[in-house]
Amino acid sequence: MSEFTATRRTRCDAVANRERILAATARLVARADADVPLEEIARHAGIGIATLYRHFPNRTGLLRTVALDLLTATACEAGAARAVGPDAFTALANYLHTSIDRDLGAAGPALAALPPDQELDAARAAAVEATDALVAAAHQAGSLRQDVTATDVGLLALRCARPLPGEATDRGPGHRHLDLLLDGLHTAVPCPAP
Amino acid sequence: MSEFTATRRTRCDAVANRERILAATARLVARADADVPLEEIARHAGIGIATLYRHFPNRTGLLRTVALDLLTATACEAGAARAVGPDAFTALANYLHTSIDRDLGAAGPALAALPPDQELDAARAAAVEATDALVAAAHQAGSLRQDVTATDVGLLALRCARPLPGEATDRGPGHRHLDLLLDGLHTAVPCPAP
Amino acid sequence: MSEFTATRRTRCDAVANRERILAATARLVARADADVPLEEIARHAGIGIATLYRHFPNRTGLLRTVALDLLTATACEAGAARAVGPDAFTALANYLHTSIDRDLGAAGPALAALPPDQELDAARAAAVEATDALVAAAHQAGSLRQDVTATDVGLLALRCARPLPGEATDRGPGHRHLDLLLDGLHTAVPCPAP
Amino acid sequence: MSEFTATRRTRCDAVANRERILAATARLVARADADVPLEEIARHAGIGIATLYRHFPNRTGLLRTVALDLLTATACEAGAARAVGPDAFTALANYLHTSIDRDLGAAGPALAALPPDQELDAARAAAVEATDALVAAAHQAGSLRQDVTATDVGLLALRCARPLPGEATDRGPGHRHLDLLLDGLHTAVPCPAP
DNA sequence: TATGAATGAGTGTTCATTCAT
DNA sequence: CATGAATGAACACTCATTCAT
Repeated sequence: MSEFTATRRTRCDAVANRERILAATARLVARADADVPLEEIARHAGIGIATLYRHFPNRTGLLRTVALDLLTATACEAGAARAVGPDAFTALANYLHTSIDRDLGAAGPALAALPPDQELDAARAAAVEATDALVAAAHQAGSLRQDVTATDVGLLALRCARPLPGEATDRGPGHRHLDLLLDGLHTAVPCPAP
Repeated sequence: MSEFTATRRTRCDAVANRERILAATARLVARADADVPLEEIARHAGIGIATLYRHFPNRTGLLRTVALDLLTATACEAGAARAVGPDAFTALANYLHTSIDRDLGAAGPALAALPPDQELDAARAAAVEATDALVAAAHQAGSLRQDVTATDVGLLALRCARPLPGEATDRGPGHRHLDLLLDGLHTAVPCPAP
Repeated sequence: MSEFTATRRTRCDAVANRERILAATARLVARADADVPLEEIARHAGIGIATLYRHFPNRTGLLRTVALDLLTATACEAGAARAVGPDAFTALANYLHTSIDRDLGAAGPALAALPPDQELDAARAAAVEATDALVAAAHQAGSLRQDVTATDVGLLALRCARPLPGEATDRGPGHRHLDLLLDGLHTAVPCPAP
Repeated sequence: MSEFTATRRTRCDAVANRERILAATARLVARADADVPLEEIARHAGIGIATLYRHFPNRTGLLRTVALDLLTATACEAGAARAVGPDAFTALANYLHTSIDRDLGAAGPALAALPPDQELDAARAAAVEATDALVAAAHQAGSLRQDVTATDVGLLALRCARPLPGEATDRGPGHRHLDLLLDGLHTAVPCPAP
């Protein structure tokens, strides 16, 4: 059995380390410490600083990968929400709540400064497109205020997702705030014309 | 007498310098560059770094003063809004829009890390209290959803006030987002019967 | 007297420090340690590393200044040699010996990697031009082999100026080697045609 | 028997790897990049870094071996030149030109820092001795200036062999400079009487 | 009092070297 | 025997803070 462990060791550990680095980065960067020292990330991942550098060329490269992962996951979840949700508005709401749990919004400040990049732009576009589709569906169903654009929705959700200053706990009132917001954006049963 | 003049002159300059430092700090910190070098602040204020240190003991002390000023101004404006606004909800709305224009929200990330402090807490409490009063009035007037607390309102406004990541322009869609939000929080005028 | 010293202190020290940094850099870089740590330069100059950075923006900036100083001094000395030397060949020889004492050649390897730059190019051109003039004069006087170009002379002198590997002492056999070389380049009293 | 074959096979590969490492090192170090990363050397040799370390204990050990090889080859060539050359001076000249083509000189800066060592000293001595013999022969033949020592000759040749700063091309004016130099050291044929 | 200069501690990044497969 | 991964120590550069004028 020790052989098994041993055999898998290095190669597997490398992959595991990569994941640990990405997870630690997402976690720390989401704490709004946009400028976490890389050594702290390494420490949280339980590895040495040079190991971090073996996996990622530099700070930008690391953050870029985190951003790509988050964006991809987000786009994916948007599609899933659309497929599941009983109705268009619920699907949109569920997706937005999910995206709060992803720390994409939280990491935003740190990731927004990344130098533009074709792959990154594509991922961003895909995420935006997925959101757009959800919003469009809700618009068509008449359950979302017509004067609210997909951009508004995205940014408002982002505002809810970002941790408030001083908010150390992982789960703040973001979900509640998003609910309050969605209540306002939801079209009440339309007033019958007089 | 020339001594007097000189002395006063100096005093005046010192006060002016202090104001210039505070203004420069608020301006630069609000650019979401939470970590502006103090030397850059001094340069923007048109003074030397040592002069800055003559006025403020260290970076924290400077930021603390900025925070105090902003909080005080905010509380003040809350009172003014209450006195002016035609009705409770409008007063609340006006005040929140004003607080977006103050850069308190923008500066939040930089100021949130300040170590807690009696005076600072008091100022925060005063600002909160002023907001509470506005919210309570709106609640009493029945024009604000009853399930929304003053804390919710404050935080939601803060979310709208914070500059979005990558938002270089000083005035983003914050006001629009606040309006959307307030629309939702406003108690709907009941549907007139057909 | 202490007042005198005190009064001059800071400002003067800054200038003195700058000179000390340049001197230390020239000295260390000439030891063929093209990649001396800046901290070692600072230590040799008797200052802290940050002080070095106050005077020069980065390693390149520092080396560039050293290069400019050396090139300028060199060009200057070429002119002086021309004015003094009893005859053209002696002037050339004297100048080349002087340029060995300047550590320009020694520092060459470190300075050659500097990114091109108008001012630097100009200084280089001036130094080259001064050498060219000395060579041309020697050619005209018929005391320098006609098939030897100014470029040859410059590079040969450079070869003599560079410290030999392992040569720790400041004064190696450079001057002797230059003499041997010049002996060969010197036109003997022309053989009368048979 | 298959075992035998395998063993030999492996041995052969190991030897080949060793040669490849040495060749890559000589090549890269001669580019005057005295501080090539060992991983780059390994990459150029087409092997992993750990394999390099299996063959050589550390950077110094590797460079030392390269130096030994070069010195040995040099000594060897000196002997050959002596046997071939039509006359003593020509033999010396040919040998020196050959030694420029060896990259010993080029690699000099990197190899000079090697800690002294009995074997290395011996190799150096052997190379020097071979040169001495050539010089002595030329002296005896009266074709080399008597006041020029073997040491002078060796160092002068070294100066010609070293790549000039900024000289990217492999073959600079080294040979030409050596020729100019030798011209000067060659005992002039006495002027025929008119 | 206002200033520029000096400083040390901290961060991003690289590289020689060792370990486990 | 060969490999990729891990590591710590080094270096370039920045910044908050103090000193001396």
